[in-house]
Amino acid sequence: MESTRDKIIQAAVTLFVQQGVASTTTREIAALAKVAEGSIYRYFSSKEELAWQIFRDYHHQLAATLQEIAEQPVSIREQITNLVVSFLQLADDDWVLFQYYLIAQQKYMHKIDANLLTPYQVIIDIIEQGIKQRLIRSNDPQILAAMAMGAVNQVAINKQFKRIDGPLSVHSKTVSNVICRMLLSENMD
Amino acid sequence: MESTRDKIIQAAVTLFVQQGVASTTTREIAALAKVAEGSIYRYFSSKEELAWQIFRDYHHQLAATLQEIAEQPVSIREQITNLVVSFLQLADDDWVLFQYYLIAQQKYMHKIDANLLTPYQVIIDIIEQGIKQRLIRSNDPQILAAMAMGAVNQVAINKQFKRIDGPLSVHSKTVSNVICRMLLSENMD
Amino acid sequence: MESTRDKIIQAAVTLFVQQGVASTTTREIAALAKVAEGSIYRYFSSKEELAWQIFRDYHHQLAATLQEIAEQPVSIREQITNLVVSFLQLADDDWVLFQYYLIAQQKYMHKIDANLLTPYQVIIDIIEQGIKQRLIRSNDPQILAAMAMGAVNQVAINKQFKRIDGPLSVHSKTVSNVICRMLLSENMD
Amino acid sequence: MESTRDKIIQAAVTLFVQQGVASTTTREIAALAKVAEGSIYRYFSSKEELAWQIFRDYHHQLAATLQEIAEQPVSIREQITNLVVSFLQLADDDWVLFQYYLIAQQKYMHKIDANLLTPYQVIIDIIEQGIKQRLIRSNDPQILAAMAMGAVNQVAINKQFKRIDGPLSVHSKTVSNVICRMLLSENMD
DNA sequence: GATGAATGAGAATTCATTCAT
DNA sequence: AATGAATGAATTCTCATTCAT
Repeated sequence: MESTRDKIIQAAVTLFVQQGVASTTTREIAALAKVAEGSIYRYFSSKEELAWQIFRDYHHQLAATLQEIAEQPVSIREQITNLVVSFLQLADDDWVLFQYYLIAQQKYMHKIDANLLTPYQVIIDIIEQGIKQRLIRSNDPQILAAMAMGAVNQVAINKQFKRIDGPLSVHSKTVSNVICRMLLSENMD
Repeated sequence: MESTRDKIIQAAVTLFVQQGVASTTTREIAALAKVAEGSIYRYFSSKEELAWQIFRDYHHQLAATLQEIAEQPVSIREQITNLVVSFLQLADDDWVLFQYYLIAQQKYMHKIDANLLTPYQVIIDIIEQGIKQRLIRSNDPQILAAMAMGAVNQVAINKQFKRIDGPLSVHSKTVSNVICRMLLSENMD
Repeated sequence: MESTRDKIIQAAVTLFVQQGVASTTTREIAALAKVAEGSIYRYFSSKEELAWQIFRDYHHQLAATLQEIAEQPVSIREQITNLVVSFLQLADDDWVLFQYYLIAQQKYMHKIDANLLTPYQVIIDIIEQGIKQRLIRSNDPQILAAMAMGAVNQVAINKQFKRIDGPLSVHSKTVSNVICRMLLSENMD
Repeated sequence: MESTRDKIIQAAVTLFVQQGVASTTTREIAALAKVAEGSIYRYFSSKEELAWQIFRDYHHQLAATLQEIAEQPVSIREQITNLVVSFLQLADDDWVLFQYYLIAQQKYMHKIDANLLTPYQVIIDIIEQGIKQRLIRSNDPQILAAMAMGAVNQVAINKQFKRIDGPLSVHSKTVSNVICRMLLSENMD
């Protein structure tokens, strides 16, 4: 049996993805979660706090998972491949939550402590390493990281737009190959 | 002297980008535009309609511009380069409006008549042409298009996130090179 | 060619009857009258004043007509008959304006100078005369007048309700007979 | 202790009678009812719906009461007398609500299901019965019903106009006598 | 005289939040 | 812990009125 808190989070994230945070009412959340409106306030001090906590918690989980993968002592190509595979797998694992993460980034990313790990920072690190080791062409790492991250993100976004369907992980191979081609100097595909 | 309608649009877009449509009040729009709140309703039947019309009009303008560029009878590499250059230039030309376009897509793209031209369709067409002519590796065109589009978009998004500053067009060369490397079979860079 | 003022009155009264004064907008009046919204204010200081003037003018016209009829030196039965006939004829003559009069009475009647003539006063006078001359049974003249007036008014109201159709004056004979029976001691029908 | 819903209805009716529905604000209703403005919307979806429900509920109550009286197996004269007495009594019982009913009829009567019972239908039925039994002179029943109903209504309206004061039921005898004289062939008074 | 864009006060309605039960 | 009625500030939108042209 799901806890009241979990029912609220589940309902909230579903509605936030469909309508945005601002347009989702606490009444709707309570109705979908099948709890009383007042119960939301036993677990979260405000709707805004609820939206933020869901983002923050998922962000930390995501960042930790990706960091762990990035730390494996493997070739840069394998690092990139592993990251792409994991990222798409995480999207598939909780598609609603992942969508919320994509949408909520713009609003909440700046509240994430800059000293903490972010998926973006993981990528930057790899790229800077790669450039130092001359495995990645010498380009602005910010631009390369943006493009790599954007290329993967947009695959997920296009699933939102229903231009792609089914699980994202079936495209892992294609996506990681393209990312490698984008970044790595030598093409071995 | 700017028309009342234009002042409203200008103010609205600015605030929509900063706060989102739902969290922007008509009072704020009117204040920034220096018009009466009621004047908004002489030109737009609702705040929602205002948000939609701004999106729709810019979308059509964008799609038309990109289509025109895509129709030039040049090599695929030049086509891609021209599109990237123009896209980043359009972002620089009206950065606020462009940001709004990025944000509002998720909400409004599905209201755009699917038979009409979209930037995304322009890219799909080029990629499908490229695959047929064996200039682009045979991969799912939907995935390639998503990745190419996402890679460029994210450069703009990272400017929003202040991870990049200055005009985007200074990065045209880098970005178009990376996109070509993503898509084209033979690398001539 | 109708004057602007008349076009406004005509449009206003039509809408007032359909929707009530409060729910009719100056924009609607202007649109129906095919004049500019601002033009209303050249002739009337406010919407409220417009509504009041239409009522007041028609009231005076009505009162004067009925008073004239009541002054004819004829039998009381003829007086009553003549009043009923004229009243229903006036309703037919300008049905829209007459409906407005029925509706607006509750709101504006108290603003009519009590010293001036009202249709109601005309009836009271006749009834009091009739009682003095023992032609009308000795009952509270206020009650009798109310009932007589209400009986005639309601015929008009039931036309509004579409329970009766066609011109009201075709029912003059029936109505005046019933009124006479209500009021007069001796029945000669 | 009165329920919130009842306080709202009570306040609303009072103000609707004084000012009309359109000119009464939700703020005024809330203030008079001593509840928050928002509470109105827990019980009624809009001000309009509130106005309509009050009318509809009282209408059904009125119709049911009068129907019950009309069904008593007594002489037509007694039927009429009983109806008049009850009607005036109902007006006295809740004078504010009754006034609202008189005023709101024009707006809402057409929304009442025509198949359901109305006070007017009760009267029509009696008159048609009376004509068949030759107790009522053969005249258009619609006209007779209108006149009878109007004669009684107007007594109430004249109380509104302050031309009559005190409870209406003190005039029951006079009014029912006059109504009988209007309708019945043989006069036995 | 006529126009209609602009105004801004005020209306209806919504909704996050509180709190007595 | 859970409920849901009540709150009232804030929001969107309306509309009578003004005024420059």
